[in-house]
Amino acid sequence: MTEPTNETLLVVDGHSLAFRAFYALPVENFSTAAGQATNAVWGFATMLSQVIEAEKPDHLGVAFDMKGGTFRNDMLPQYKGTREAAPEELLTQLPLIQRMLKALGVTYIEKQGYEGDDIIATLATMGDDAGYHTLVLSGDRDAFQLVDDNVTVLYPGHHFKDLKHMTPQSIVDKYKVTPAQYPDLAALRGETADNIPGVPGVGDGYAAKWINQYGSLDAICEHADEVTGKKGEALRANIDQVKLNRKVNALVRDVDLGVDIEDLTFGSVDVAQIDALFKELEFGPRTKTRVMKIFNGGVSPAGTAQGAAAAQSGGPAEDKLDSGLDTPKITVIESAAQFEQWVEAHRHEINVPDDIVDFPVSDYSNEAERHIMCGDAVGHAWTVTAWGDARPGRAHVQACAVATASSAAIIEAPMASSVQTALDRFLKAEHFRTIVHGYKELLHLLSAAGLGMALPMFDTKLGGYLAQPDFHADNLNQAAEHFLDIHVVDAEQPAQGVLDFDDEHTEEDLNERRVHDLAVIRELAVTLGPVIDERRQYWLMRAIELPVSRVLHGMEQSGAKIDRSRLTDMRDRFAADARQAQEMAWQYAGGEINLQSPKQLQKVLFVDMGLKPTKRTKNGSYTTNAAALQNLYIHSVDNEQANGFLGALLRHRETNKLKQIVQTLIDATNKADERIHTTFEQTVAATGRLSSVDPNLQNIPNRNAVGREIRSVFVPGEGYEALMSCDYSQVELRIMADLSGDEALIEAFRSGADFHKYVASMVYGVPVDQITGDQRSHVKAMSYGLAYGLSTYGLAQQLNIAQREAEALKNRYFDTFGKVHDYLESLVATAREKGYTETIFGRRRYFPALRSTNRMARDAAERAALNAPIQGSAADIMKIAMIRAGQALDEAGVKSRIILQIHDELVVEIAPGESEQVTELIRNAMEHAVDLAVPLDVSCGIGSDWQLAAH
DNA sequence: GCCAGTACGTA
DNA sequence: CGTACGTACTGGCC
Repeated sequence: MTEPTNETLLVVDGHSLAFRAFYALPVENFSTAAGQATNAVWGFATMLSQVIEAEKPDHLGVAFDMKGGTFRNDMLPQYKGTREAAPEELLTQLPLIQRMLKALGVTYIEKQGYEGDDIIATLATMGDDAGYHTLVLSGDRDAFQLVDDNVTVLYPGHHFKDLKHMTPQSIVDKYKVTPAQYPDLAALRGETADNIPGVPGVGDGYAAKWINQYGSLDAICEHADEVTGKKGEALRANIDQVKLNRKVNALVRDVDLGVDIEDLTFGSVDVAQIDALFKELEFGPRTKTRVMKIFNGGVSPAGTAQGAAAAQSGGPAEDKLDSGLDTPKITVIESAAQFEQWVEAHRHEINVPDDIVDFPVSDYSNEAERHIMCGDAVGHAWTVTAWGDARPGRAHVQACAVATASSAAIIEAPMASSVQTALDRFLKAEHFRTIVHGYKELLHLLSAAGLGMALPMFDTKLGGYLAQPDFHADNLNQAAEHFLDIHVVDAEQPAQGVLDFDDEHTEEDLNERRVHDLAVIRELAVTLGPVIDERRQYWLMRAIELPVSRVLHGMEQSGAKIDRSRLTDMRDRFAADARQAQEMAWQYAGGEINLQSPKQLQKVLFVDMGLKPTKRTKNGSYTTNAAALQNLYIHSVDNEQANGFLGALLRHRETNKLKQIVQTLIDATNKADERIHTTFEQTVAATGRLSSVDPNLQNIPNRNAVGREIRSVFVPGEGYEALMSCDYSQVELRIMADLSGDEALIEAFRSGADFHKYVASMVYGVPVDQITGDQRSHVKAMSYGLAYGLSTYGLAQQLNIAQREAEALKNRYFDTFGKVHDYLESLVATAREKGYTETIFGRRRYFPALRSTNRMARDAAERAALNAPIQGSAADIMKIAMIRAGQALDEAGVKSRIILQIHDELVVEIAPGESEQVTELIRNAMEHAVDLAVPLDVSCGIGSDWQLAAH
């Protein structure tokens, strides 16, 4: 074994990849005019490109099987019978793939009498011996026997892109045997894909059990008589087959290939050959561009991405995780005493001033409190984090960690109860001296270990969001790349959870990645802390975002109870309606077109039926959206076929959408508790709003009766008697009244009259009791449009009036509420000047596009800049209300709990006998969240489901 | 298998 | 040609 080279060799199972590509892509969409299938070729190029981009290998070789049997067929005639039966359409593409590889400058290898697997085994062994880190891309599990500390098998999952990195540890975790024992296991189990029978009734589990009991397949065979039961009989009956299997699945590692690993370079494409081939295959320019980027010097043996990063940081070259950060030293905690000793030994590194630790949040209207700073303290705090699956309702934790800059205590789950107690005590005492990344996710993970944690001092996820609300990082690595400009060359982290390592790494790898995470969090805090301070935003984090995280954690953990039978009934009903509408539409259309395909609809409507299209989509085609269909429907009364079709289509659109919404809710309902646990995203919406995903419970239908019915499946759970819904009326308009100081608008709110009627009466100069329905709705639309930067065109469109009329309305409106007009103008002007907008509580959003020379982009930025402080202030207010409400419920010691937030509405699950008390608590929390020049109006309703709780 | 486009639900 | 979101589906890719 020579010195490690720090270089990566990628060995590809050509047949496996070609098969995968062929079956992943529909062949009928990938053929040349002459009828040559190209799906496998195109897919091969695409998938190989993906892997190269992700793994950035320095060397590359592709192995293929050769026609004509191998020594295996002589032993086992039916061997790989299934593979030989590959469709003609795939077989004809193999030479094309090889031609492509040659043109791309990639070496491929085949050898008479051997399989691709043997070539792979040989290359991996050569790579291993030469000190390379070798990656084997193969969908064939026989390759698992090659895995060792320097050989990793990339095994495609359901989606090709999420390749499992099979390491010795992950093989053991999955199969309970070592890579070297894997062929024994496979021999016992058999391999359906290769047409190899195993012992009937014996799968991975039994095979592993025997191997671990006897040590090896040979030993099992020797002791076959001792194996009891039906499985033992089966084993004895098939023992020759198993022995044969084992001979066949052993890969040959010393085939004479006549190549050196050093020669397996790539990076120079034969452009003329590629042009010729791609022309022949009718591949487009996009394919060529992408392939050229990857295969033409995109990755060269010298100066790879990680090499450059390591050189820059001066760190150890062989460390792929290295990003120039000093990682803390690892201490794996085994006992409570050890943890406590560790804490005491490192306490001197912690220095957080008392004014931060003891900072009270007494009153959200007290501006004097908002000057709190986190200063240098962020660099002298404990880092607390955890790894695992943080999805609400199904969270589980793999490990927790507490760290200083120099040292990390890692506590693996499950933890002993004494360790748990020690950690709990630590968190209770030190939470205000900690920094975290994603407090809400951390709470889910800690909860899974029976732990809790009061507010930390600083959250780098929230900090990044406050600093740049338009940037969204899916995980810690992305945040690090963005804010720290460090590049971590490693498998990407999943979005869900703080970090969810799957079973693909050794324990050492795992802990190295963990301390790297800890270093990243610390570095993020040190970078973001001063930014937050400079903008005076620490109060926002400390008094709003962090407490909201805690409330949201509770809401997600609780979830919303679902009446499943009502839901499935509804699904069946909508499905039947949609089906009926579809049948009818098909009859009018004269064919079974896909009603969910805009493209097919365009053809039927605008070509076959010759209807006059209205609007275009941004792509230039004619829109088939509901508004357009409605229009066509009205104007097609004299065309019975079109009218009938459009009517049916509109009905199908509506019912099918509802069916889909209901089905999504069914799928999202937790089996265990019959509840839906959504995730509220706190760092996604650029204005400061929350969003809801997986599923989105903030867009459950509410506008018409049929859709609103869906709300009735949200019911109180066991131990609760009702749901309450409380919402703010016209918050955004009230904020505009306050911030603009417009006396007329303020008076409109203070009067307590029907707001829109009152405003209409002022705008039109007629008494309130003479306002017509039209006047009221026009003024209402105008009022709401204000905060969106509505154009007169848009207003006219929405109200179905002439643009002149809309213009007149707007002028009258602004004549009446002059200061509102001035205020809205000032918002844009200030944003242009400062580069950002600000909410009441100092939440910022930057608008570089205000200086764009592109008019469209600039106009859009102006509208967004107009809206951001208004929508954002409303979001701030609701967040404060939620914190106050959560606190009030806690302090009252009631069982009722907040379960949903829909921007201006809270849904509360009410415990028996608490309805009056809780209504008042929530109403008070919402009404007095802030003190504005106008009152905040909250209306509440209670009912036995969400729909009935409406008011 | 992956991505962009279209459509549509909410505040 | 009104802001802010999340999700489902189709069809191009060739």
